[in-house]
Amino acid sequence: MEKKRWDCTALPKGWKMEEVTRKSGLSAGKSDVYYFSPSGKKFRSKPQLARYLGNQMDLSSFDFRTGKMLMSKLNKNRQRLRYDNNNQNKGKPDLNTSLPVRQTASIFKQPVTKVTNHPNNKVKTDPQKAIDQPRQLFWEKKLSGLNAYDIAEELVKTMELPKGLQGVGPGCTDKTLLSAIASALHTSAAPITGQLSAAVEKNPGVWLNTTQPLCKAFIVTDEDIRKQEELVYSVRKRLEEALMADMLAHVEEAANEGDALKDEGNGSEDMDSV
DNA sequence: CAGGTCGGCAC
DNA sequence: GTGCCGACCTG
Repeated sequence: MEKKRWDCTALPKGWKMEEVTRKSGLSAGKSDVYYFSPSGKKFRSKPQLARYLGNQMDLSSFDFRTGKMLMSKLNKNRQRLRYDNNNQNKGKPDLNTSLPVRQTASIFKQPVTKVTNHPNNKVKTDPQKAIDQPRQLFWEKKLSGLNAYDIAEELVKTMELPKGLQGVGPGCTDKTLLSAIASALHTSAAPITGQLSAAVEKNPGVWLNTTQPLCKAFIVTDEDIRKQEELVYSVRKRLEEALMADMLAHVEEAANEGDALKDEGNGSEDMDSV
């Protein structure tokens, strides 16, 4: 019988997978899953796979058996957020939008309020802290491998960036570039110009402007704007339809218990930028 | 000897 | 139960 091998979309292009069912012995009926690298090397376990491409890819949410990235695994591995532990958000999707990077650095001095009986004690604020959040150089690289998934845990197709946008720095892929720009738009009110200094390309470690994403300076053309408007329009249309369908569904089950949030709207807020 | 297959330990 | 890998089997 001919063996079926199919593409594993969760892995880089060219990776294939295969499921073999055991035909005899005590474990007959059990199945083994194998992966094949683009070069044809066979992998028979997740650790083995991780050893091979662990450095270039995060497999913590990768389900070896199905070959897909599983949402349910994401939360288990990542440190649980406080509100999540409190059981207050039970059953609801994780809507936390904070970046998956360290938000504090305890070696830096932080404002402290001393509580005493004296009413004239003031809360000391440190305006410097808000603007000067310490960050690692190239911290955006931590965003690589993060993806959006729809309700069926299928990978949502990533957004396309205009051709004129180019990354800066070691190993900056299109995906990290997208994440970096999206983060920059969310975390700062300042205009995004990209890295204006040409020296950045020669030695990014020295010349990187840390207030800007890992992105070369760019020009936004009328064509870009028009395309983006079209995109926003079509996404809003889809959102409208989804919300309408959702509403109708709710009318039918009106008598039923509380409903989980649908995720249709997620990500759409990024559309009106760039 | 290489690669496919199943047993069985460890978690 | 089941993921993982040793080791057996077969060509």
